[in-house]
Amino acid sequence: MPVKSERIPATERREQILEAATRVFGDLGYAGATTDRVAKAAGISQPYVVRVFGTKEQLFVEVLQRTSDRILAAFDAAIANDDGRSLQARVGSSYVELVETDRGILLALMQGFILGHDPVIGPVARAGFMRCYDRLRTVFEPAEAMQFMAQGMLINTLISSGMITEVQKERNVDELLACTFGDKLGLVLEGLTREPATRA
Amino acid sequence: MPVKSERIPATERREQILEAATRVFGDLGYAGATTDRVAKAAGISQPYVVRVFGTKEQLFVEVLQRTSDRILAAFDAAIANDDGRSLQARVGSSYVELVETDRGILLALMQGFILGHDPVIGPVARAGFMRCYDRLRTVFEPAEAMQFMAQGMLINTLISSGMITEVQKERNVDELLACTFGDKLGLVLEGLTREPATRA
DNA sequence: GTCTATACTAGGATAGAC
DNA sequence: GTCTATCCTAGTATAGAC
Repeated sequence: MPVKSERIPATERREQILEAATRVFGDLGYAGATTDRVAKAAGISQPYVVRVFGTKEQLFVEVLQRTSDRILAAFDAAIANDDGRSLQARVGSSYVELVETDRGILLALMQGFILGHDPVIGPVARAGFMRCYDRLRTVFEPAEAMQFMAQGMLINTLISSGMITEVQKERNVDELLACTFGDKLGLVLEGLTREPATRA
Repeated sequence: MPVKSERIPATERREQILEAATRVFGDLGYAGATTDRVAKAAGISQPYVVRVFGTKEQLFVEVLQRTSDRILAAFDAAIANDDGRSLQARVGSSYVELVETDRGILLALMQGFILGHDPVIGPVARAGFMRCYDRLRTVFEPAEAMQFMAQGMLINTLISSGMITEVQKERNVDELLACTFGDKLGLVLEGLTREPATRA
């Protein structure tokens, strides 16, 4: 693999790096992630990552923005696509499916929230969060939208803490999972058990 | 302040350090926090922190354990102390009051969850989470307990992301806060607006 | 557009004095 | 029980070649 990477256009390369970075930041957190790990995940050299985004901080900011764009897009699609099911069910599923497809997306956003005190990252994270809430509010009542966000935060926590993947089948874990994910549990379990993700 | 610290018994010093560390880890995250910052917050030298706990990792593990002990204690008190209110109301309030008193407690635990992949920290964080859930399950039905945890995670996110303190009074922020905290909002706002916490 | 080499800094941990 | 001095590694960022 230390073969010289293919020469590809800047825009495409940016996207590649952002994708890799989303996973790495999601797993390791902002401070815990290194530009070198991102580089490895993207299959390029560490200095090149820095070259493209200027700083690690800027890279994270762009990851965060891309992240909320993705979530909004999923919500929009779910709202627009009126199959038989209730709006609640559609939007709920869209979130769980997003988790299943690309958990880095959600974990990275989560990492952003928890860094709220940071003068640069904080505002970006809050903006992302509120964009999601605002979108939900176009179709739900305040209480519903709040419940929805709460459930989402629980889901993120269950996933990031490894409550799902690290099968330490103790006490009530299964019950809590079943209760949280409902009929989508099978999907989530299947999706999350495979990818080994960025290893510490 | 760089005066030689008073000579105090080990047990007491440990507790002092744990308290300081809880705040620092809560604000900066595991990787972002430094033993030097913890030392400063505790008013002692950096090497001494390491001396007492062996490693930064071990310090964090102990912070995590102390953290869930505290939450459980608050729950237990709320459950036992039957004033007129419903169990829901009592336990709910106990959580919000805990946030108000010492938000580091909750933020540190949150930081632990998000590090779930770590072979050492992960298991400790999950155990803490499940201890809380199990306790709630002694008095609530699965669905109620789950809702409760979800709400708790949302609260943690709102606080850690600075949605409350960083008054960027945009759009629906106030609405979401009102909806999440209900009649406890005043309490939370008052409590969280003062302490400047660990500054980046 | 991408790499290798490297400068520089921060931070965890150790040694050893008091 | 607590400090100062210091070692050493890891990690961001820069310089400059290809």
